[in-house]
Amino acid sequence: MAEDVSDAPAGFAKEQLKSLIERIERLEEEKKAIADDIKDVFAEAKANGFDVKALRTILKIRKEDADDRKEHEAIVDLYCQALGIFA
Amino acid sequence: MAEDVSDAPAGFAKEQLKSLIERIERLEEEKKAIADDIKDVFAEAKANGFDVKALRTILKIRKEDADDRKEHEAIVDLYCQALGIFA
Amino acid sequence: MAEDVSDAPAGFAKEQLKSLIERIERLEEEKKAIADDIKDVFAEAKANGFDVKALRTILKIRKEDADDRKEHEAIVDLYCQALGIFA
Amino acid sequence: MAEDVSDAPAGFAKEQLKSLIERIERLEEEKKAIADDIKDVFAEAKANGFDVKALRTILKIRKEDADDRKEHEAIVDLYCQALGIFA
DNA sequence: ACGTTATTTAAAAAGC
DNA sequence: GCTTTTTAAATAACGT
Repeated sequence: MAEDVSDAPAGFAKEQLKSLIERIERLEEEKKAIADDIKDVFAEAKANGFDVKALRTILKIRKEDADDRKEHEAIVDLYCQALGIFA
Repeated sequence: MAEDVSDAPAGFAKEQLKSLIERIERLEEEKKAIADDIKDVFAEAKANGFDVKALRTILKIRKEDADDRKEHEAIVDLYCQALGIFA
Repeated sequence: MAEDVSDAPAGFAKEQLKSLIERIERLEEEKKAIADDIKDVFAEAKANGFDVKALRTILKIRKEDADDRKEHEAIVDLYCQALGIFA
Repeated sequence: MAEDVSDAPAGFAKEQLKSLIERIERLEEEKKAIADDIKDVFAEAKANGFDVKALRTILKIRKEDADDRKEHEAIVDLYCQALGIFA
């Protein structure tokens, strides 16, 4: 669609492009603001004597645990498939 | 503070840790949601025939321009401060 | 060193550059050859009726388990640090 | 084959699975070792004053040239085949 | 401030 | 072909 402007109102694709770019830029600003908030929380934690590296590790582990839970549910099934066993 | 639990109510640091972890996890969820939104916009752009790689290039150029503008403004401010001029 | 050729035999840096490039290209060829071997094994597995996706999952889990083992050894310590407890 | 264990010695598919997994894990170790070697060469280049990013650009260009060459040769071969010419 | 390491993002590749 | 995964590159954080 975007490359075929011959049968479109003049500037249509251009407007659409502008809109897409601005939406993405807006979202990226929001994302950056949240990233900054996260940094602030880490800074606060550090100011209160917490070991930031340890906090990061805890967060990482909790994330992995959450991610793995779904995955591990599928493993037994997959092993069975892999072995040609009908569980 | 966190390492000195001797004069704090039992579990104080623990509660604070819990709070920090949860705040960060919440913010990271929000960040991820926005990242997903951005992906959606790129997908929409692609579906409308736009070249995603070209879009990224445009965004990058605009970002650099914006960064340059901020840098320029920062330098001007600095000079104004140095000169005692209130711009 | 590379940018200062004034006190070096003519073409020294050039030779060194050539050597570096060729070493990397050689290694990348070897890497590609091994990647191809891996693909062959998957193809063989598939030909023998194994579910390739399941195999990949098993490999992934085994890798994660191996990686996590060291990490999990450090977690208790880190939790303790994060909580200001001396384990 | 793997899914039909009815006429195979017990544990046959399992042994085959084990073998496949181990072969792949071995190959992936080798691949990783080579990737590490490549990193070492880049580190050495950097230590000798070379611009790593520029090196990567050179490698990319040479790779594209090589790919183009192969593609060209493939087309020539194809034409030769089509024309019954033995090149 | 530097250099190293970790994270995040973009490009490339592989499979369906 | 297109979509998901893998790999590479850029960026950013952290300690020194």
